[in-house]
Amino acid sequence: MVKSLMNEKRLSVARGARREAILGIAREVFSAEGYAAASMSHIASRLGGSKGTLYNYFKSKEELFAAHVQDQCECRVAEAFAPPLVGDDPVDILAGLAERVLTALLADEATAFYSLIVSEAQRNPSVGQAFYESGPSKGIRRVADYLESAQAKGQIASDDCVMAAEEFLGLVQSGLHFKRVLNIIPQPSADEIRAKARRAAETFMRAYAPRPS
Amino acid sequence: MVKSLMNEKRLSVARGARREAILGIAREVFSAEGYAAASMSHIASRLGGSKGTLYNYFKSKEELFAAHVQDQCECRVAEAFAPPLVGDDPVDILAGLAERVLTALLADEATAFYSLIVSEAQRNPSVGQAFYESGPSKGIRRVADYLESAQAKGQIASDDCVMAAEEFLGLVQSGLHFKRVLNIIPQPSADEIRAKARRAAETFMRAYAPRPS
Amino acid sequence: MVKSLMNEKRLSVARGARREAILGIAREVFSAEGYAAASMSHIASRLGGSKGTLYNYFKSKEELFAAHVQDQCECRVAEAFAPPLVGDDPVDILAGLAERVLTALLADEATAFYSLIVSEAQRNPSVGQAFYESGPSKGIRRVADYLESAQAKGQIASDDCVMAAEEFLGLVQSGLHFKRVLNIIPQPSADEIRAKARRAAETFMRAYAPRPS
Amino acid sequence: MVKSLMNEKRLSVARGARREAILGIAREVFSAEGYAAASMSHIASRLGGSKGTLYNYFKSKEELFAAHVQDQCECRVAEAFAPPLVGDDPVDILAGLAERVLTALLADEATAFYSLIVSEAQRNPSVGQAFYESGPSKGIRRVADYLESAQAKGQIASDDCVMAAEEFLGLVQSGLHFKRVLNIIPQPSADEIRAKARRAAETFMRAYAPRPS
DNA sequence: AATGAATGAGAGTTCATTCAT
DNA sequence: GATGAATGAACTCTCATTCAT
Repeated sequence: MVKSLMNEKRLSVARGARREAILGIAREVFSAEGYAAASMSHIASRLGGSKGTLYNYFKSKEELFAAHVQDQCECRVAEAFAPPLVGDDPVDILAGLAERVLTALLADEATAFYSLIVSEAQRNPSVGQAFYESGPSKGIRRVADYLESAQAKGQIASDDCVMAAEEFLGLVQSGLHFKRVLNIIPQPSADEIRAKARRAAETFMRAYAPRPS
Repeated sequence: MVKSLMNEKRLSVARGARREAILGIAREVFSAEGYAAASMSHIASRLGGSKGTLYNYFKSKEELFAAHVQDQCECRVAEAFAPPLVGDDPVDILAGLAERVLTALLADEATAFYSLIVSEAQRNPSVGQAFYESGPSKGIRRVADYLESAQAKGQIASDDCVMAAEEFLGLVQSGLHFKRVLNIIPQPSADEIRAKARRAAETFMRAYAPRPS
Repeated sequence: MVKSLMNEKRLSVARGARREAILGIAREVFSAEGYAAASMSHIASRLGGSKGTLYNYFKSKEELFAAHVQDQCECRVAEAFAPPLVGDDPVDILAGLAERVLTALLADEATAFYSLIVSEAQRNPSVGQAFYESGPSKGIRRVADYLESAQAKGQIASDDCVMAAEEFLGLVQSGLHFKRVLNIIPQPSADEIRAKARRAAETFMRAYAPRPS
Repeated sequence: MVKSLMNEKRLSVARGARREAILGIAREVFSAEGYAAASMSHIASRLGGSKGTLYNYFKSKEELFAAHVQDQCECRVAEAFAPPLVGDDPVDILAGLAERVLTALLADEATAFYSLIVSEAQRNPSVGQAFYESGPSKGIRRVADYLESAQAKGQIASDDCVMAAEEFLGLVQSGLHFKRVLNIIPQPSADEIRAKARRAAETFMRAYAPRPS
């Protein structure tokens, strides 16, 4: 009895590890080649296993892709908005946040993943939905929450903090995300990102600082 | 001689028309299914012709796709930024421009086309380049030109009009383009677009209006 | 009446010239690519005309090929054995003949044509037959005739002059034709050919010179 | 471990057998139709399998053809020259060898294979090279070796044994190989072959027997 | 659970041939 | 007679998926 339990556990652990390995390969392959051009054979051979094994873990290419999307949403997207917003000057706080967002958003893997999502979202809206909710949506909420607290402190003046948050993020990525995703510019350096982040924060605060009456 | 010229012309006209027809089908099919999933057989049958005929006009799928991209870039993207910027109040002018940009940007066909471009740009940077230069790049230039003229009139204050133009467009599409492309929201109504455009123009002008010293 | 006849004649002449032109292109294309790989489109475009025109002259690819084979048999193969056999010493005469045979046999166009024939003869024996009778068969007959005359003069001793002629030609091409046709050696120089021809004649005469009893 | 080894072995045996089967079909189809006209679909259907299976064993038509050529070179061509040369009278020895060469050379499968090689060698010299070295080249070497040993025994007189060997083989096939390959004559009977072989040996020895000085 | 051979539908592409102009 | 657009069958090759071992 005990032994069988341990066996199960061991197997299950091994199974989990194998699954992770497959998802790791899937990430590389889907990112590099896109959904349609990626082949199960290719993934299997990169895995060092057989196609049969692959199909033991994911019963179709579609399912593997879905698992990949979920996996990436969970482990990658969320982190951009995680760090605490500390400090007092709204410009500093927003600039810091913008920097983290840009760093995550403009990384090679992020652009590749984003392209994948955009492409598949046309045929399957739930893909876009899942992605949006796993990260961007939370990010906007978080910025909006901060703006509300800043408004409470009289540091900003905004009628609609959610829209203001979206505007802020629009400023932050302006001119960069677009060009990255079209493969026109390479991943920017940390300095470039920092400069852009600060500029966006300053522009935003000029627009949203309370006016002297 | 005359007859042969007329023949040539007639044939050439017919050929041109057929070519247009093919590009029309190609637009639908590529938009609906993406590059990889679209099949030449499918396009040919929708055309009501044979695959051989298709290949008489475009010698490969790749070439058909390239022609489609160029066609769309020429006839669709450019128009968004074409209309003249008339009026005196910068907010009005910018809001009018934003409205046209958003209308063009958020249309169903535009989103589908954009997704296609983004997806293919990962494997073939020239696709993204061609798209960028056919429209967005000109649009940014146009906004920047206007901002410079406004600055000359003392209506705005900006150190770098190109960056300001990018920020403006970032504000304009903030929260909308992203969600459209992820297939989360439907095409917005004209009223929603107008409201968003005005808000972006106002926010921008709050940030860039000259400060009383 | 007269005019119509002249028209006919003129047309017919023009038609003949066009036909020759087509056969000229066909020769190049079939030689370079083989029957199956040669395409009617390719021939038509090299001709500077349309496929429709091509089909006005030859009603199928097969027929064009047949015409090409016949054309080549008539104009190329026969000449090798044409020149008169003059002189007195059989070695000189045979060496001279061997030289002409080898020159014709080992030329680039001859090897290409031979390969074509061999390949098609498997599916269509009449091709091989036509080729054989247009040239090689006459060549053997001619050598045999000479050998008979030489025998009458007591210069050689042979029970069967046709077989002896075949043996002679076997000696002549030994080691060369085979390697040429397998694309192992390039077209030999005139000197190499002359040496080989003489050696074959000498070997042959050592075998067939009348024995002193 | 043992089981897995056995499995591997079994699978590998089955795989090897299937491969042989495919090569068997390939031989028939390529021989009957030539390289270009043979279709993978046809081969697959004759095999009783699917095209996919075929492509699991040979990753392209070209590769299947190359394997076929190598296979035939190994199993067919080499044997003609293998048997030992025993006896004392050079005429007997050479006649015996000639008989075996002719038997191998004039068989139906050999002619078909030779035509295939000749045809493909025009576009791909390595095909001709591989064929030549797998058989004919060794055959010439073998005859030359014998001639050298005979010369050492004073049985023949030749300045250049390799050329003499080529001449011998030229005599042997004279009039036969050519006509066979052009599909003019059927496979000769064993008696015809024996007679031809003896005649060639006799002619050769008349030319190369040492002369009484 | 793992394997990898087998499958068959379907992809892109080519080509000999036809026919209206 | 010349043209070249149209055709559709056939080609090579790929791939997601299944299944016996």
